[in-house]
Amino acid sequence: MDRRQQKTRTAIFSAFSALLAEKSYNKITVQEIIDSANIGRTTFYSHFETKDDLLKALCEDLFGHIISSAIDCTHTHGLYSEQSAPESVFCHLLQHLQENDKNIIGLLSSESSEIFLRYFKDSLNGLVQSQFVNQNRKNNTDIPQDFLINHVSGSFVEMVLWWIKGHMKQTPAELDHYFRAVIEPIL
Amino acid sequence: MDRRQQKTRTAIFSAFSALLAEKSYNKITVQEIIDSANIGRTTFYSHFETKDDLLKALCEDLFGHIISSAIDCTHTHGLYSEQSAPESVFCHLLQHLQENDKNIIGLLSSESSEIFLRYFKDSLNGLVQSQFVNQNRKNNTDIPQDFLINHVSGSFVEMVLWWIKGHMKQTPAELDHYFRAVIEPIL
DNA sequence: TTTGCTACCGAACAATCTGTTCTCTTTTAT
DNA sequence: ATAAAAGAGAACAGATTGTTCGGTAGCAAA
Repeated sequence: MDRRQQKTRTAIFSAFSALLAEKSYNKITVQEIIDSANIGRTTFYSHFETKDDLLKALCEDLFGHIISSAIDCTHTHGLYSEQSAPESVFCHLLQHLQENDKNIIGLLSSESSEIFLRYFKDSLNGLVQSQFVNQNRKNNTDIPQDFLINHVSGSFVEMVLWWIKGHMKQTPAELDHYFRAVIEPIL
Repeated sequence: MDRRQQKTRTAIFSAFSALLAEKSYNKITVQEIIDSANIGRTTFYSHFETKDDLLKALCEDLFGHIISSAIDCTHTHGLYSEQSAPESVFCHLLQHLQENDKNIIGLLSSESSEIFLRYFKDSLNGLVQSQFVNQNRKNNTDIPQDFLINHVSGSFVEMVLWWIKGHMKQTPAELDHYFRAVIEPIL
């Protein structure tokens, strides 16, 4: 691909991320992104049809990496099915977040964090679901699997939000411990 | 208070709700709300400073009722502390939602549902926290209470989202059963 | 190196939305 | 009945959006 395209795309993503860190998504204008990225107006619209389109592309870029990295992780270790595994997908995810690749923490702690968390949860849901199949569950046979999957990914995402809003004072390992404490009893 | 004010305020809320049911919050313009509510431009701006302001007022109106009704409920029954209580605050909340007062279901299943869910969770957090004090917990003394509170209200809200997205096929009592199954083991 | 293709720039545009100000009319409460 | 309050409606400047156009510059392949 043309280097110019990559350069422009990166500039747009960076500018957009930086703007999201300081103000709400709704209040960011395309004009601001253009100015901040230092590109021409037409250039922006040749890359993205709309601001929503840009958001979607950014999310796919962000969570694509994280989730695919987590999927690799599930190949070696299971979800939490292999009980008391020292490493888990969730711990892996938390560490990945902590590394703050592409300033994902900045986005998740921004005013518009819900948007990203929703994307995150949707991605996570697929991951959890794929791991849930053929799993030897405990005695919760009267609880729909569908519900449990949603509960696990939902709880995880809410925990991440809580973590970030509290300025990430806990280590990934500590969080993983907390999460096990509330999730393992029901799996 | 002047009847005209009430009438106008209601008209705005209704129009806004109806618009939210069909399109995303971001894409709704003040002009549309004005046209839909069939009021004058100045009238809108004499009631609300901005669209965000309107949203906030709507949420306070919505969740104010629900939460205060739930607080009454906690006076007679506890949260889940009194184990195997036939009625619980959560069940009460679910029933209240199901009644679809003020079309709250329409809003929670709209494209912008996250916004409302976030408001809902924040309200709920206070409620759960007030109930958590002086509660005899089980063996989770190494898990921060802060985390547990967030886990409970977060899980509840995620469950509601799951419920609504699945077209509310379960009864409040069933959902309450599911929720107990994933929450009671850790309290 | 040359050539053709592609991306980018910048100006200008019509259309829309916003928030405010003004005057005038209608309704309410007392 | 009257004064106060609320609404209607027009008009406004300013900003944002998405598009079009002609011109410039960089890239890659021959």
